[in-house]
Amino acid sequence: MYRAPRGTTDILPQDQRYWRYVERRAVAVCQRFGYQRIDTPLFEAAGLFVRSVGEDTDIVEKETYTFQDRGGDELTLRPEGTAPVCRAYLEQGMHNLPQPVRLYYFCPIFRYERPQAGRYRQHHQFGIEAIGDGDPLIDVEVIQIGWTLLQELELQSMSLVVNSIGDPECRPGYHQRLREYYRGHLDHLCDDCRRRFDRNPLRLLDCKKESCQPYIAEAPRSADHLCAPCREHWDAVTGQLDNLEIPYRVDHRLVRGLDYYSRTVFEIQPPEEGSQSTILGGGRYDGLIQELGGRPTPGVGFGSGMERIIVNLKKQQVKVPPEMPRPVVVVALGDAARIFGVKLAASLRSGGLSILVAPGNRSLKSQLRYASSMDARYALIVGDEELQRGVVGVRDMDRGEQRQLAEADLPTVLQDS
RNA sequence: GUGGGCGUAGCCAAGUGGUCUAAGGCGCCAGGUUGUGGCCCUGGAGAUCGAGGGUUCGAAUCCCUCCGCUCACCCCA
Repeated sequence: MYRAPRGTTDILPQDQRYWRYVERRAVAVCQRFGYQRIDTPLFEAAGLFVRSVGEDTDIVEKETYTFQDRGGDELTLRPEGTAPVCRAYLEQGMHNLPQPVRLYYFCPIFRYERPQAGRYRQHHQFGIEAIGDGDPLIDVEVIQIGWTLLQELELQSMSLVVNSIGDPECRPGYHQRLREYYRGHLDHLCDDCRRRFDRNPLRLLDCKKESCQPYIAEAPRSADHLCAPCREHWDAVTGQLDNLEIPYRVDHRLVRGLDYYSRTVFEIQPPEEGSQSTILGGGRYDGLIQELGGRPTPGVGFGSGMERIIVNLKKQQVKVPPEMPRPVVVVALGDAARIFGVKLAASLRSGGLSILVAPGNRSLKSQLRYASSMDARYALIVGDEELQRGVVGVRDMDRGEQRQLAEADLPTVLQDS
């Protein structure tokens, strides 16, 4: 027996309502902010992600699905959403559009990881990117969209965490400071942290080990060591968040795993502590477009995990409308009635109704059971008797009432239920 | 890559060496008289007990290996 590959899953009919719900609300929010949809290919040249996400990141180092196609090209299944959009921005000459270019997307994302709760090898992200404007107002706009979306999905008790990790001007100095601080404590750190010390000192702040927490608390904070322009940018971002009354917490431990981030980084987390808690995360990436060969072009965006949003919708028991209207089921007794019933179904469908024809060769009882199990609003009963009299039995499945109607009256009666 | 937990029908699940040619529940199908659902009752279909090997007179039950699922670490949405 074949199974879905590890870390992938089928999205079954009973779950579709959640997906459509999130999509609908997300699109609505995007449109109000003037963001337009973009779709990029499922795979890209492998080099795109190496350059953008960073050679030394876990994502690129050990999580990509990279393969050679029959022509010998190295391709990678998209492991994140931002780089492809930036590639499209460059390739399609979007710098000629009014800036910033505001885009959103829904797409599957592929990372070869060990699956666990809220983590998959194929997951789906909703994300937005605003490219071409470095104004802190745009950072705030992006954060506001993320925040608004979760509010409008009716998720409760979300917390927004923000930080600034500086830019190429001030980050090296901060790294330096961080290393100097940690150098004296190396003996007391966990093994992971000793590795981080060399490879990626920012990550030291992200350690979850109890024994490392005291050192993190005392560590120098990036937001306190920004260069003047970054400082000004950061102050404007927090000032605007205050102005918009978006509640946030500054957390100097917030660093993100992709190399391209600069200045503003942020995450939104649900109330319960959990390892896979972040459901939306992003930040500014002012160096990325240039890294990909374009003119220096600022950008900011976020990605959010559909699966993680949906887990929280379920956990919080958010009322999500059903995907399908309740159907009408045609119950036909005998061959002649069946022929009539199939035509009746077709004509009612062209009027926009959802019609099922009950499985044939079953008793009336059985067909009505079927109608019940389909959660039918009405059953339309056709037998020899009805055929002769030119009527259809209309059974209201909720009230258990039944009457005989002419075919011509059906659309109006069935419609206003 | 590392560590913990778990694998009995589509789902939940009893059973921990011998009446298991495997209980029960949900779901599915049929029937409960002649054309009427949801509740109830009866019957039916559906399981190489994750796979392979071993121990034993005898294994779903014990041992080994593998596979899979799951949770956590790492990292991330």
